This record gives sequence, structure tokens and C-alpha cells, in this order.
Amino acid sequence: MDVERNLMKIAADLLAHYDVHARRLPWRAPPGVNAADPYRVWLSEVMLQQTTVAAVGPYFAKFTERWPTVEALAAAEDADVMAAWAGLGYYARARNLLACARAVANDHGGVFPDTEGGLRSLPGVGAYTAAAVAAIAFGRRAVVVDANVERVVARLFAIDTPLPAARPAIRVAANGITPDARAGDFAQAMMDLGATICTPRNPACGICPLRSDCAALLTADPAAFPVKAAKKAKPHRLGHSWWIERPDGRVWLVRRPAKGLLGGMRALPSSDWSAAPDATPPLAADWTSLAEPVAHVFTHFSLALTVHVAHVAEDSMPPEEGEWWPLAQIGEAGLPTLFRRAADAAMKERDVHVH
DNA sequence: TAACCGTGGAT
DNA sequence: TATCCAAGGTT
Repeated sequence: MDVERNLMKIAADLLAHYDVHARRLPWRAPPGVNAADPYRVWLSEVMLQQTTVAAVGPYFAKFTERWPTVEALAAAEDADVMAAWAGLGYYARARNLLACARAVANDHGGVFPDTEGGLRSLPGVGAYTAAAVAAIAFGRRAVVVDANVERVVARLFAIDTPLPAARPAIRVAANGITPDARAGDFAQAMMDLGATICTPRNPACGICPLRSDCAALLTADPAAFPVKAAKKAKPHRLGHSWWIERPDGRVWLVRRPAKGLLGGMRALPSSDWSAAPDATPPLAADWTSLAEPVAHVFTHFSLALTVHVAHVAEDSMPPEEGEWWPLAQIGEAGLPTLFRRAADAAMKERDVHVH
């Protein structure tokens, strides 16, 4: 069979399947509506970077209700956006989200660029997101390659070069099956397929709309694609955080530096995180340490965080910059998950002593 | 280029 | 319990 014709068949088969089985997602235009809102497409794509659909759902609802347009988001306070993002992870995304919204509002008249190149120049918009927004929101033909597409394409063509070295070949193959029309639907169909059928483990090849086109299905183990390089072991690190509570029911919170881990987020005052962290408290007080450290796993290391608790006088003021945050509103402080769990542990320990 | 950057669910 | 993994971008 003619090779080009066979490649066209892949897109046709996939789009026919998508027309029946597309997932209904809040950021997708309803069936029959062609134009998705670029703001919502962009917002969803940024939230979905390395993040599951299930995790994004409530955050997308919260953001679009509070900031319905890019102009509204551009006018938001930094602290409000960072707090609203708390718990979703990869906080550089939130910082870039605001920078991008302000760039669109201030430099582009509140209208998103409608080309891949224009989108690519925005903060936090890389090759994938630019292609996805251009295709989904603006109907451009763009080659959209995320981890789902990498997996589906590696299997379709049985590409056995290990990632990341296989990326150029995967991109070429993805370009070869991307249709001129409905490139946005095609991209979303590929991602739906990767998320629901062509899954990393135990793919449902028996119900796959592309099973007649798949080279990996002819091998002993289709799930072996894509081949990946071995991962490095995560080092274990230690750390200390200090819970400083006043008799009026407030706790001392600081803000972490703008860049780096948990950058720009509210936090408990903390040591460095290393093999031998500096355990010197930020102020002299009668400290008690929680027996059980908070265990937390980051992308490239795991952490055992010892939480120290002190009750200090009303006029006490720690040396570094920060704010006395009311305990009754601790949920609105926007603490990232590590510190939310440390706060939970400290408050639970306090309740044990009170009762 | 490869390291850095979160979190939670699935297995 | 340990490991893998997710609609990646930045430096």
C-alpha cells in the first residue's frame, strides 16, 4: 500500500474514533462548536504540564471563575495567584502564567498571538504548548508532541531508540501523520488515546482504533515502547522547619525566594535541605520537636522535614521578613503541600497538648 | 545538555 | 513500599 495513503489513514481512523469517544473536558469546546476560547485553552495547557487531568479539574474551575479573562488574570495580585496555585506544583508555572497574562494584556492588546511562533515567545510557553494552542484554539496545523504522542508514535512505528535520543525521529513521524485539517482535534485525539487506551502499562490494544496500523502490536511486547533511559536514584535530604505561634492564634509565615524550589510561595521558616542542614532556630524560644518528621518526595530528592514548635510572646518578632498569619485562615495562606502537611502536623500536636 | 522543578494516583 | 508517570519549560 502507498505509504502516504497509509499515514493519512491513521489520522482518519483516529479522528473517526475521536468523534465518538472524545472526553468531555471543561476546557474543550462542546461538540459542534469549533472555536475554543484561547484563554481557556492556554490556561488548561499550562496547568496540564506534567499534571493529570484529575488534578487540574478543580484548579481550572477555580481560576476561570475568579479570573474569567486574560485581562482579569493580568490584573490579579501576585500573592493571590500563587496562593490559588498552591498544591498544584511546579510553581514556576504560576509565575510564568502571570507574566504571560500581563504580556498578552499589555503588549498584545489582550489578544493571544494566533501563530506557533508568536505563542512560543510568551513566558512559560514552550514548543509543546505553542503547538497545542495554535492547533486547538486557532485551527493551525501544528505538530503537537507531548508524552502521550511520544508513546503512541513510538509504538505505531516501533521506534526502539531510547528516549530522549528518539525525540527527533518521533517528531518526524508525528509530522507525517498530522493532518492539514483538524490538527487540533487530531492532537487531542492522540492525547486521549494515550491517556485511555495506549497507556504506559497494559495498553488496551484490543480496542485501539489504530491497531491495524501499529508496528509495536506485531512485536512480543507493545508496551515496551518507548524505550527509556534508566533513571537516577533520588538522594535523601534532611531539613528543619519552625512553627512559631503567638497567644493570639497567629503563626509566623515567610515567603520563599522568587526562584528555585517552591519559589515565590508562602512557607514556614526553614533550614536548607541537605545531608546536614543548619538546625539553628530563627529565634530563641522553648522549642519542642515533633517526633515524626514530615516525609515528602520532590522531583529530584526526597525530604525528611523535622518540625519544631514554639509558643512565643505577643510582642515577639522573628528576625527575617514575614507575617503573622491567623491560624483560623491557615487554609487560605496558599502553602505548598510540604508546608501544609508540616502545619497540619504542628497543629495536631498542639491539639494533643491542649486536650 | 542535563539538571532543576511538585504532587498525587496507579501499580 | 517503591517505582513510575503525567497535555514540559527554563537555564
